[in-house]
Amino acid sequence: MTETRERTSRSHNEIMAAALELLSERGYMAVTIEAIAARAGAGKQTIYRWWSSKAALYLNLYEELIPPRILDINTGSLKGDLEGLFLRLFDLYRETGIDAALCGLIAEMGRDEAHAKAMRDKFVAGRRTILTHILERALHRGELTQGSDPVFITDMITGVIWFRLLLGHAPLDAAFAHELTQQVLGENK
Amino acid sequence: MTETRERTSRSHNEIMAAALELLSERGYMAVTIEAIAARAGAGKQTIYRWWSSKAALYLNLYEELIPPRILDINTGSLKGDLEGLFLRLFDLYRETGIDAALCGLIAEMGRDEAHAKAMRDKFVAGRRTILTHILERALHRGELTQGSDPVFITDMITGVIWFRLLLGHAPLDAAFAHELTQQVLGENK
Amino acid sequence: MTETRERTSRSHNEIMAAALELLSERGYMAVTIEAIAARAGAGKQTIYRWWSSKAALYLNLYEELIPPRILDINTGSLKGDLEGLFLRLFDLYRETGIDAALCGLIAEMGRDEAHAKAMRDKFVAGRRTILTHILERALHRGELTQGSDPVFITDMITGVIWFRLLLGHAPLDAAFAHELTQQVLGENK
Amino acid sequence: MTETRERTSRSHNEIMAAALELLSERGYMAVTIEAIAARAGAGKQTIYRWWSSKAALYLNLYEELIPPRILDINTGSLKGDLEGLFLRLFDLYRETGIDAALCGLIAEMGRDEAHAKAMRDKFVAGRRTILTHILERALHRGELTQGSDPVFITDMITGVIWFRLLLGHAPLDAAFAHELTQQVLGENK
DNA sequence: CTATAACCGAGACGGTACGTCCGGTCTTACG
DNA sequence: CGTAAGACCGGACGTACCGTCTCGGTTATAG
Repeated sequence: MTETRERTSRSHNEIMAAALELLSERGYMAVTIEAIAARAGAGKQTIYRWWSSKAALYLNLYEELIPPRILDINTGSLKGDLEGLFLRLFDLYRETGIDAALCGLIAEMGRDEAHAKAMRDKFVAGRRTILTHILERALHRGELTQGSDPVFITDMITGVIWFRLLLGHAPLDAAFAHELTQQVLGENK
Repeated sequence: MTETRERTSRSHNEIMAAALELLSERGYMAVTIEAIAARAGAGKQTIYRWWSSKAALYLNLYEELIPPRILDINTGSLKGDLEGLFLRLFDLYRETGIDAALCGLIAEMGRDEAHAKAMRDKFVAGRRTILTHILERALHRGELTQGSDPVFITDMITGVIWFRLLLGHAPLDAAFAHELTQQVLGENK
Repeated sequence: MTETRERTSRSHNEIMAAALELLSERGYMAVTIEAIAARAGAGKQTIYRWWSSKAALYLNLYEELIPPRILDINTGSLKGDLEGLFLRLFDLYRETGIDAALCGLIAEMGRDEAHAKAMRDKFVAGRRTILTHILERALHRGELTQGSDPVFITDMITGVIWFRLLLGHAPLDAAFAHELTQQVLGENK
Repeated sequence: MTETRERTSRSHNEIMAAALELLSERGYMAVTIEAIAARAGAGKQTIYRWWSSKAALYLNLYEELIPPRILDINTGSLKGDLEGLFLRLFDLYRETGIDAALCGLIAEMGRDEAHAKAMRDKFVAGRRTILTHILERALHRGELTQGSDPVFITDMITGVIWFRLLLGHAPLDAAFAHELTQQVLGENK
């Protein structure tokens, strides 16, 4: 639904900016389409014209702020790839504050099947993930023991990152990036 | 706030039953306090009297349906403990349908700090988790390599389970219970 | 419904006192049974035991504060009777503040037929009114022209007094008592 | 607050119609904003947007149904003016049923000072009343004795009409219109 | 001098309505 | 002609009271 619009239009940018501001001020659940429109100086209709729901808007915002490309990494070693990826990812979350949207986007999955599909496509679709790529490369290089399942390991890594992201009981910092990397490597030592 | 009420009261039970029914019918986000009250034949005030929010109600429901005790397990081996725990847990989710509430409860954390604290207490509080217990016992028995961090492994296991629960891209079944157990054991083979 | 209760009971008095206080603080419409009970330190049930509604309670309060007897007057002349009655009545309204209840009691008539009947009995029942009595005595003495209708005149007098009471656009004072008396006398000069 | 709305809007008319219907069905006190909205097929907000309260809505309805102009009368004689005015007024009350709102509007005065002012403006404002006009014309023509106070007589006439309207103990009919006219004339015979 | 009832305060309960907020749609007027 | 502004219907919010209904805890006789 976003293909034909002018990505560079003034109102589009202001809506996205307002959405991001309000996200950090109030949290996903408390953000309102009306509030975004008011903050952006836009009509509600303009928002509904481009996004079917708050969920769609924030998923779009996520894609703009953290596009897959931005996380491409290839240092030549599994350790370097993983630790580099984690650090870059944690930095992006911290810088953009978009992580606050994630739990909301997840919660919406139970309400809106189209959104659920979009989320699954975004976060797990097949083995196209950056992370799975890294692990497959490592498998080919022999850095992972034969028989390791890159998809399963991807799930575990993403799972534990989300777990901290969602519960917020421990920080996503360099120490964690290191510990997590060691854990993955340790399995195949 | 619930200490003085009669837990055995008719309305309490009917409210919980209605909440569970509506959860499976509509999903957390679409459930309404008003609908719970109507279904339970209760006044809204009666709900607000005992629970401060929909989130509090469903966290309470979670505790009633899946109390920590129900998951106590001690088979003598790490493999037996883990696989048994996973199977029991997945069964409980399937039987009760309470898993549908989880993503909603997580989403609410961004809106309500008191709720966020309750969630953290419930799901990560220190090392008192059943899972951490199991891993610590295994560590003492020498089933885990010295230096393993039971808390970190607990996070990883819980993370990947939640990841599947929330995204719903793969089932929580016996095969997964087995694969997950193997992964934990494999690290320390 | 009040026949068997102890009129002198502590709670009865405190309820009446609370009702009167709240009347002057908030006005009839804004007074609630709950507030009266709370102010009186009484249970709601105790109020409902004795009075069927807020309207019944305040009509009862009116009767206690302004019983017909208190207005008995007989000076021997129409002018004396009327002016004396008006002054006494206006004083009672001012002292007790019960006039604030009157418009509410009237408004309730449209909702509750039993109350409407009670009000009609109280304020117009036949020709038993003090005012009608005074006028009939004057008629017998020849102070009113033959053919005057004491009941009609009673309606007019009561009407204009209520009109000021309800609209509050002009005071119920000695000047008005005098002017009103003159008007009645003037008709029959 | 109503200056800028489109008076001709569909919802405005349907709200007024619903309010009038419900008034005659239930009486002022028992009418609910919610019921008006439902009956009119309008959102509650639409009602609150244009009227600050039930009282404001019904006062507005009163003005629409019984605008001062509709009662303009000038027959050349006091007797003709008064009797004509009374008959026309009583007919309007009967036809529209708006009289049922009056006691409610009065009761609300004790709760809402802004409404009280609006009521006073509407019903007593100075000497601009139709009735006062009629009486002043009669005074100029010499149909009322010099020294009569048109404002005071206006109060008395309005008072006795309201008294019957509110208490409902006697009808507002042609006989009453005649009797009342005679009473006013009789004073100055 | 108990015991046994009437009465009371307190307040939970099923409800109805409040006045507000927001969702998503539709209309108007400006630039 | 697209857009901001915002009215509109509808549904849920969380609150206030309604009138009914248990609860214990006094009194206040009656046995």
